[in-house]
Order: sequence, then C-alpha cells, then structure tokens
Amino acid sequence: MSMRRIAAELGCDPMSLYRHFPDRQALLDAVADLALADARDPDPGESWEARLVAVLTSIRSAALRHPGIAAHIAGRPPLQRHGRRLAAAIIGALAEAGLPPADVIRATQALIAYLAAALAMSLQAGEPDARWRELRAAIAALPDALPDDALPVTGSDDQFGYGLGLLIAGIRVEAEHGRER
Amino acid sequence: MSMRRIAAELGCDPMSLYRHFPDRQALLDAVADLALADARDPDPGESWEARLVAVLTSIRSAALRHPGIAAHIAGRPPLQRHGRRLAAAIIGALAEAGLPPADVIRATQALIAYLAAALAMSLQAGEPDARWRELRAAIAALPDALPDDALPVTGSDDQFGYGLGLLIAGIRVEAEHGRER
DNA sequence: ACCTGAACACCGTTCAAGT
DNA sequence: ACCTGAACACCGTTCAAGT
Repeated sequence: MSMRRIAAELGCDPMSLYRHFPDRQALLDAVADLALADARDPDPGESWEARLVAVLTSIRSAALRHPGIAAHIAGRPPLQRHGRRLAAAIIGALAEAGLPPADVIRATQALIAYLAAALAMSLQAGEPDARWRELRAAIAALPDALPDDALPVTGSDDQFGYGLGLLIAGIRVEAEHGRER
Repeated sequence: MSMRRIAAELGCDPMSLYRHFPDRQALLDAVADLALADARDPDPGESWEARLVAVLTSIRSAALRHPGIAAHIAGRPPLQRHGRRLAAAIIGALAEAGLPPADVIRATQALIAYLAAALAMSLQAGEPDARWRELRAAIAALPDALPDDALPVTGSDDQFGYGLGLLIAGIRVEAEHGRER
C-alpha cells in the first residue's frame, strides 16, 4: 500500500496522488473510512446491548473484508463519514444504557480501543503467530489447564465476542450503579 | 528506530546487528520485552481485581516510560521473559477470580488487546490528534451533552482506567455466573 | 571463518524543470 | 497555471568482496 504502488495500479504518476491528498496518511484515512461503508447501522428496535454487539461485529467484519486497509483501520480508527455514523450508533446505544455523557465518551473510546486491538490480533493471526502459540503451549503445561488444542485461538470471532461481552457486562453494571446513585 | 540509526548510535556497522538478531522485528521484540523489566508483579496479598489493575497499570507506565519502543509494544505485545512473567500474573488473577481455563485465556487476550490499543491511543495523544478533538466537538454539539472541555481526553490515565474498570466488572459478572452454574 | 560495506529494491516527499 | 518525473534522504536486507 505504498504511494508508488497505488499510483502504478491506477496507471498514473505517484505525484498525481498529492493533487488529491496532502499525504499518504490522509489518503489511507479516506480509503479506511470508505471500507466501513458496508458496516450497517444496528436495528433501532433492538436492545442497547444487542445494538452494540451488532455495530461492533459489523465494523470488524467490514474491516476484515478489506484486508489491505484493515491494519490502517486498526491503527487509526476512521473518523470521517462512515466512522462518525458508526460512532454515533455506539454513542446512542450507550446513552440509552443510562451512562452519563462523560462516561459515554469513555466507554466509546474503550470499545473502539478494544475493537482496534482485536482487529490487529485477527490480522496477525492470519500469518500464524508462533509467539501466541508458544504462550498457549506454556499455559497448557500449567497444572489444572486444558490441553493446548482446547484453548481459544487468538484473533478468532469467538475471542472477539468474549471480550466484547465482558465490556458490555461492565457497562451494564456501571449503568446500574449510576441509576442507584 | 531503524537498523541504520541503531547501528550509528552504537557506533557499529548496520550489518553487525544481524549477527545477533535474525531481523529488525526480532531485535525490537527483544528491546520491547526488556522495556517491561521494571513493570512490577502485583502484591499477592491483594484481591484479584486490585492485582489486575496494578499489573496492567504497571505495564502501561513502563511502556510509556520508553516512548521509543512503546509503539512496538502496542503493536506486538512482548511474550519473552518479562512479557510472560506479567502474563502469568494476569492469568493467576483471572484463575483466582474463578474463570474456567478457556475463559482465562479469552479474558487475558481481551485485557492485553485493550491495553495495547489504549497504549497506542496514549501515544497518538502525544501529538495532538485533531481527529478525536473534532469528534469530541461533534459530541459536545449534541443535545443534552457536556461542554467540549468537560469531556475526557483520549489516551489519558483516566480514560485507560475507566475501560479497565469495565472489563474487570465484566469479568466479575462472568465469574459469578460460572459459580452459579 | 568471519566481518564489512557496497549494492539492491524499495520508500514518502520535495521541487525544479517542462508544458 | 498545471503537471511531471528526476532527485533527495531515507529504508531493510542480501551478498560479494575483502581480511
């Protein structure tokens, strides 16, 4: 995904790209946001929990469908047209959960941070990452542990969903505490 | 942090580095792990919640104390000597919380994913990231919202602690559900 | 046998020269 | 005024030539 390679693919001079974007980062930001175009907004009839799961899963799927730009999405969450649309869905769900506005921001950034890192792990998992397998093997060797092949895989859908579930359970607890106060 | 720059700093030929490490990534992995040497293990007398907060905060602080390698730590969590020591502390705390072994792995990876992304956000926050400020401004313009300057800052300690609290609350809920079953 | 540094195949971006 | 491509200042890594 270099400027020279993109220009070659487009059959134009590398410098022509600088007519449209100030630098490489701005070009990739625009492409990254575009890659999220097919991440759908959640059904407003669903509960806030279901909407959070739906929108975050949808973003992750859309990013993984565009492997060339996924690493950039993970490193710099897009905040242009589609990024903002999806952020608004997250913010709406959190507001409905009952979090105060400052916590809505905090929880939004926590969810996006988790999504970004889980996405990065999924990408690294593509190239079999020997380091995590080593760690899994070390854990399997501990007393009372499962055999290695029963352990969840880094970057899998299952793995992503579990961590997302933890965050949502935490948000529910936090919102209930706020309501009691 | 290029091979040529490191070699120049060390006053040696760039190629000498390849005598000690197969490639740039292996060298940075080793440096990254070393940067976590001063992240302390938590006090075993504390509760599992307090130990999780302590060890993850300690890792984040250690990484931020070495800004040159922090981005590499965020992108590729070190899994050598110190990385494994700290992972063992996380795993121990989660096991004590009462999670079954497969969930201990899932929760460990969720915590490390969150830590990595929050760290990356802290680094980007160093260079004032106009994109997040724009999003904050957009949120401040919503009905019932706080004024922009009351919103939490991306990548701050406060921000990190809040998301970590959500994950730990979620883990507590998950562990309690498991105990009921 | 070991080590060095020239060389290869790239990069993002600037800027002077062309039209 | 606009666009092009040569040039600058870098990369990580290979490998042939030296000791």
